[in-house]
Amino acid sequence: MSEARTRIVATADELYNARGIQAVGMDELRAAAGVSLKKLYQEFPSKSSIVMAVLERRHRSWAEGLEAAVRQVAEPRERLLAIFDYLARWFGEDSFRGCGFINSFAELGAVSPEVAQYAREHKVSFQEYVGTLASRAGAPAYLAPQLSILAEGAQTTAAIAGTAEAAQQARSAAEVLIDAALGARASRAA
Amino acid sequence: MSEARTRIVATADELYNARGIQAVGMDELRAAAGVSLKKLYQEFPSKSSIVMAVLERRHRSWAEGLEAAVRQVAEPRERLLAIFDYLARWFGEDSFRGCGFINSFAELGAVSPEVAQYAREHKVSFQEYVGTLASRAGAPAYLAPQLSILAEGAQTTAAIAGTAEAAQQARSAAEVLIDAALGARASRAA
DNA sequence: GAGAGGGGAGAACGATCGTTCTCACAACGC
DNA sequence: GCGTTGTGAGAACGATCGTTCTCCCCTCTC
Repeated sequence: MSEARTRIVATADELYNARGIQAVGMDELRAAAGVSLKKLYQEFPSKSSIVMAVLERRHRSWAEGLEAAVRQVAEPRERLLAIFDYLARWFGEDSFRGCGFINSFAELGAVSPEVAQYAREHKVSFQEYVGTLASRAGAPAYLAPQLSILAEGAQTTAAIAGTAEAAQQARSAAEVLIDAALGARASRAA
Repeated sequence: MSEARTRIVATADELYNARGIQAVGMDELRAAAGVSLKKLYQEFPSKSSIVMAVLERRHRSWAEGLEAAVRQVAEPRERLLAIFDYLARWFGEDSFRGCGFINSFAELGAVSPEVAQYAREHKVSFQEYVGTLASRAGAPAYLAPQLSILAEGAQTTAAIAGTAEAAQQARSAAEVLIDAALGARASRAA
């Protein structure tokens, strides 16, 4: 990938996140990325292809950051909770304006099947990741969707409220759900 | 409120929900509502005033539907769970495309302070309502934000996944959280 | 019946958007 | 040195949007 290409996608990511996809025109992106309009259309055939590239970048960045945060702790139960510590750090960033996939789905999902599909795939991949962490912790299958829903809710709550406290609230709820699920498994085994 | 005015807002609500606010132009709204463009601008000074009227309508409709669902059961604990039964019915509707406030916030929140503010107020009012239900059930204060986050997460998960199952998953998580919170209160009192 | 007023249909306007085209200039091979 | 190629700057194009204006007809009043 050319250096111009990565700079375009990184700049588009920032601008789209800060102000919304439809609110940022190609000329503004061109100026912010420091590239000519010709170069822009030489790297990408259309705006929607830039949007898809931004979504892929967001997915990679989210997955890498999450997995790095999870790997920092060893205990399977703590690994599930590390998801919410990761959220807390994210919510605290100045640039945080909600989950980029929820936002792009809300903005374009009804009009762009590609965007809707990619948002769906991203969320499925997150749920599957939570599922593997949960099963390694010995939890029953129903725990993963519960924790995923908590994480989703924390993201939208933090975005709209403009505060980061939803991460801690979701984390303490997750503790209760995890211990209940592990306890149910343990008492059933006994 | 004139009959034309209510029809305009109701039509705008449907169209904005189905395809997004920015994707629906004034002329399409005019045609769907069966009014003249002159009438439209005689009832509302601008598109953004229609958007605000739609948000108010959504807020009323949501609050009335939720309170009606809650009143159908008597037990305080069951009333908290009735929130998620209400969500389940909502998610099952063909027209469901996610929470209109989350969507409008994602689409316009960064560019329209009014929309951002109204979305915030709507979510605060929901959390307060959950708070009164929770306190009547004798639950500690931390339960309400936890249940609110679950409800938010169920809405976005159901919207993006396109299925209604998130409501049941959130409901069973809510049961665990409620019983844990009530049990903590009870055991502390004992 | 004549005139006035109001509302409907839709043209028009100015702005903005995504995309393409023009043109001038700089770097390179021969 | 000269033509070729490719790039940057930005004008231009066509579409669409929110909003306003024009024109015409219908309906009242006297």
